[in-house]
Amino acid sequence: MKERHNRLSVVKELIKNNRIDNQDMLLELLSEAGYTVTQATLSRDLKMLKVGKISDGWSGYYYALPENDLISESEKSYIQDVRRGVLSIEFSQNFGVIKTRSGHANSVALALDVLALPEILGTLAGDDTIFVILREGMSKEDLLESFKLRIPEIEG
Amino acid sequence: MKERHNRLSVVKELIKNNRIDNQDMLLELLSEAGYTVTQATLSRDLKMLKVGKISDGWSGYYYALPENDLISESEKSYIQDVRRGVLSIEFSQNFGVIKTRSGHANSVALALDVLALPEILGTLAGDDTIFVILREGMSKEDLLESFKLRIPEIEG
DNA sequence: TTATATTCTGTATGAATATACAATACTATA
DNA sequence: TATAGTATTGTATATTCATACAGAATATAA
Repeated sequence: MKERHNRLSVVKELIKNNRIDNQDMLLELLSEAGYTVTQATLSRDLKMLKVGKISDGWSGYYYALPENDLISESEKSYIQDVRRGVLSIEFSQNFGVIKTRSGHANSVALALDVLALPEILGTLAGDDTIFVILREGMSKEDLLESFKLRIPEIEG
Repeated sequence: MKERHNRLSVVKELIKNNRIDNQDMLLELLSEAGYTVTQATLSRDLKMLKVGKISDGWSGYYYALPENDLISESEKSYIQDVRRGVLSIEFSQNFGVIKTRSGHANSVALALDVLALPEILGTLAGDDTIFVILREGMSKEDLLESFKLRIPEIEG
């Protein structure tokens, strides 16, 4: 049953893109999006998504995703750089080699530095190749996992 | 009547220093601190303080102060730079001139850049003077207002 | 001071959100 | 397939939070 999973991402999008004051409002939007559920289910969804309710600094409260899910705009553009540039990632021991489109190595490496992934000790960029040195104790899997989290829609 | 004022700061401290799940819990702590009020009053206090309720990332929710009240440490130090450096601010059309203590122009300008006030298009710093260029559509008043918000205890 | 306005609060209640429970749907395994 | 276990959901209800209203306290103006 993928129903809930799909619904969760729709809820997430709705919260990200709308000012939503309460669950009834969200229920309507969700219904328009083709998911008709009860308030109880929605309440559970929100808890699952760790959605919070915060002040608008003026007179009311609205739902907001947890910080982890709120990627800053500048961060987004770096993520775009990575998305646009990366062709492949391969590993050898605690080294990784990222192949990029020609001329993109620098922007990708800069982006990786800015994103400050905990697995990466440092990067060295040429024209279409980046050397990545993993931190002690970090594995290829750790880094790829981190990638999946921070840079949706990229796979090693 | 200073009662409410005092109570508000106590509430703030309690929220900052404890994990508080609901208003009843907070009522108790507040009572221990010598302020006995009803849930209704507390609810109003919380709204006034713009307190939010956010996920602990695990199984529950707790109260949290708004981000404005939780200025990051690094940001604080930039704010200190501004506080320490600025002597005066004057405007002419969409330009502002900030006079600083000698040698402080650079650190203040850097701080302003980091703080990323939406009214400022760019800055240019000498030794004791900073040119500030306002963004199209932004006024002197907008910037000063923004200052008051982000940098408490500074006036133009 | 007196009159008037404003702020603050509690009571009572309404609105919003969470959950116990039971039913159903799905998954995994033999 | 049959069975057992897990996940998802709605109903009904409990819990939590917000607010209309009225009265008391405080401030403001004359």
